[in-house]
Formats: sequence, C-alpha cells, structure tokens
Amino acid sequence: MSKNSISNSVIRRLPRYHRFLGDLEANGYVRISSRELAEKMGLTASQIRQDFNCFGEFGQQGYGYNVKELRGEIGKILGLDVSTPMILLGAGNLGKAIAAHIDFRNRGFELIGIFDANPAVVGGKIGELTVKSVDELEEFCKANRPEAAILCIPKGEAEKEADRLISYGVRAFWNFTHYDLRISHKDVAVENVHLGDSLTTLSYALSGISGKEKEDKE
Amino acid sequence: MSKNSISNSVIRRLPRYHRFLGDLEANGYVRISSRELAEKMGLTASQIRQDFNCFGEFGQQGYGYNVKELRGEIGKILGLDVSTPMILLGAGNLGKAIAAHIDFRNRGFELIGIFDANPAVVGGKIGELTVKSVDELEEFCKANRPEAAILCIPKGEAEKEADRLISYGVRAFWNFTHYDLRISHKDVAVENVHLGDSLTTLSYALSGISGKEKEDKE
DNA sequence: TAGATTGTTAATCGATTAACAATC
DNA sequence: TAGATTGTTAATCGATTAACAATC
Repeated sequence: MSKNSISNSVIRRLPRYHRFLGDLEANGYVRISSRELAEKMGLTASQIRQDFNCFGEFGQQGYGYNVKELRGEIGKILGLDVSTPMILLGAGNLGKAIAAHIDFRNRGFELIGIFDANPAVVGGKIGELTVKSVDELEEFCKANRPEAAILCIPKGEAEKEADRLISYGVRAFWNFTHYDLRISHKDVAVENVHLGDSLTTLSYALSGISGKEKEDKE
Repeated sequence: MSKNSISNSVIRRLPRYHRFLGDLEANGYVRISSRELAEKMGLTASQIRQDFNCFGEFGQQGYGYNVKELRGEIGKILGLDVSTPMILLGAGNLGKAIAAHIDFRNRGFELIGIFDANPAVVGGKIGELTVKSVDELEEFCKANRPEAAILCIPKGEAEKEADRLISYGVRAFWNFTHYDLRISHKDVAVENVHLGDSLTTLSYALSGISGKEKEDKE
C-alpha cells in the first residue's frame, strides 16, 4: 500500500544509505545529522531528510539521527531482516563469480542452489554448493521453494528458463541477461544488471574528457 | 562543449538504443519509426525523438530512421569507433569473470593487461592474457599507456591503486569497489558498478510483492 | 498530392532544493 | 532558555510527454 508510492529514485538510494551508515557505525559514530551525512555522501541535507521522511520519522529535532537505529530502519525497509531463498542459473564465469563474491546474507537472500545445462560443470563445487543439472530444477524448486533466481545464462535460454521458474513459484529475478523479463511478466520483481551497457557508458564519458574530441577534429 | 549539455538520463539510455538497433539490424530491419521502436523498448516515441535530437537530425520526416545508420551514429556518440586500451586490477573471482565475459571490443575498449597482488594468481592465464604482478604496473603503464582501468580489488586497496593509476595517466575507471573515486578525483571518468546495492534493491522490490507485507503483520 | 513521421516547441509531471516552523 | 536540527511545505529545476508545424 504505502510502498507503491515511493519513487524509484528514492529506492535506488536506500542501499547506499544503508552501506554508509554501516561504515559510520563501524567507525564508532553514534549520531549523525543530515548535513554531515550529506557531506559524506555527496548529497544535499534536504534530499536526505526528504528521503527518510518517505518512511517515517527516524530522527530527532536538535539531535539528528541515531546511526544504528537509522541503519536498522532502512534495513527493515529493504527487507534485509528476512532471508529469501535464491537459486542461480548458469555457472559460467560470471555465475561462479557472483556466487562466490556476493554477500547474500547481508542483502536479504540465501543462495540455496546452483544449476547449469553444461554437463562439464555439473557436479563442480562453488563455495558450499554443488552445481546441479537444470534437469533437476523442477524437482528442486518443488522441494525447496526458492522465491528468487539469478540469471547468468545465455540470452537465448533466458525466456524459456524464466517462464519455467515463474511457474515453479519464483517471483524475483536478478537478471544479468539482455532478455527483457518485464515485458512478458508483470507482477514479478526484476533487477537488471547490464554490465555491457555500464562499460559502454564509460566509453561515452571518456570520449568527453580533455583532448579526445579535439584530436578527432584536428 | 556540446557534450556537456547532454543529461545523464539520456546518456544512460544510449547503450540500450545501440543494443536494440543492433538486434533490429540482425533481424533484417532497414527502417524503423520512433513509434515502433518505442513499443519494442517500452518507451514513448516522444522521448526517443527528444533523445536523438540532442545529437542531431538522424531521421527523415515521413520515413523514420534508417536502422544501420542510426546505430552507427549512436555508436560514434558513445565512442565505440575508437578502441581505448584498458587494464584490469584484481584477478579474483569477479575480475576473472569480467575479463572473460565482457566483449570489450564492442564497447570501445581493448583489455591489454591484468594485474593482481596475490602471487598465487600471478602467472595464470585469462583468455589471451597472463596475470602480472602489481609490481609491474608502473613499468607496464609507462610502456603501454592504458587510459582506462577496471577495479576489482578490495576496498582497502582501491584508493592507493587508483591514485597510482591516475599518476600513470589513467583517466577512466570501471569501478566494482565501494571506494568512492569521484570524491577525491575530479576530472576522471568513473562508472560505478555496485552489485551488492543492486541485489539489495531486488530485496526491496520482492518485499513489496503480494503477501509479503501482510505476513509480517498478521 | 496525401499520408506519415520527424524535429521542436509548449505543457505536464516529478524530483530536488530551499525555507522555515516545530521541537528536542 | 538558546541552539541545533528535524519534518514538511513551498519554490525551483529538470525530465518526460503531448502537440503540431515542417517536410519527406
């Protein structure tokens, strides 16, 4: 209900607030004002107060915000107080790195299964988990009820596998493919990571830096 | 000059345009109207025309846009017609996956070196490249002049290494760490990829889907 | 020419910033 | 109490959408 009204811009800032507050807490900060936090994060104090006020009154006039308390509240808003079972599809380079590199626990998830179509990687170990064949996917989902999935598979397989997962009850996707999930499926949560697009953006930014343009024209 | 005036929102859409136009071209499309492209991409035709008009007049009234030509123009805007030498710092799980997974050529870059501080991984092969020790970084940069770097190293090392690279002439960073480069260095291009934040956003989105909230309250 | 679709201006919408009264 | 800082309303800014004349 209230959640629907929060703008995307605000939501995208929440994980960063949570992260900075964690650092502050680790560095012994007990309280912080919106002004000081703004300075550290490169935002305005106004924006910070506006953002927090979307969810409630977390501060105290004349004092500021209690770091630990505020971090806790934002964590709850982000759903980090629950642990959602998640599976990974695709144990190639990227899939393996994600499985090994990401701190799922502190992001509200638990990685409970890894699947791949390639017999050469099935049976291999990644952290605590053994890579299973995609043939076991249905059975596994029926038994373990994962609610979220990471897609690190080729674009061509994404549609088929996503459809399948949705039919097994998966409702959230961390999507590293270029298949556009949101077009086909409506009430499913999707977070796209387009690494290639990200690097391309850097190319643009670089071409705008001192000298580059001139070189082309002279 | 003109470049500075383009809004960030527009720039972030350019790689996606480029990608979609590539798909269209591969599927035999010769021309496309803003209306049709909008439909395919989930945007409005108005927005597409506004976006393109930031850079010039790429279409023709009554006809639309020539797919191949438009893609080429956008590619040039993104700087994909040049190949910027790039190095990777950090050959851990994530670094390895990035090096192996990303199509640098089609993003305006060429990966020419990989470095790591861990003697256990130095000497290993990733694709065509052999992982070098960070001790060789200065010499390598003086000889090969990379202009861009990928940071896949621990946060604690990021500041030191970034400073070093900048002093060696690197002017663009694809930053996978949580070290905030933009704070310390001004005229350097930075593209941050915060995978953890991305997953955290998915946690939020999931917690807003049917049933979740109610469960907490009943 | 008539139809289609752009390029571009104007209107709307949303997000950020500024200001200030409330209050700790 | 006086000083500080929030919560919140109002003002500004920017981005998206709508409209339409230009033109192929």
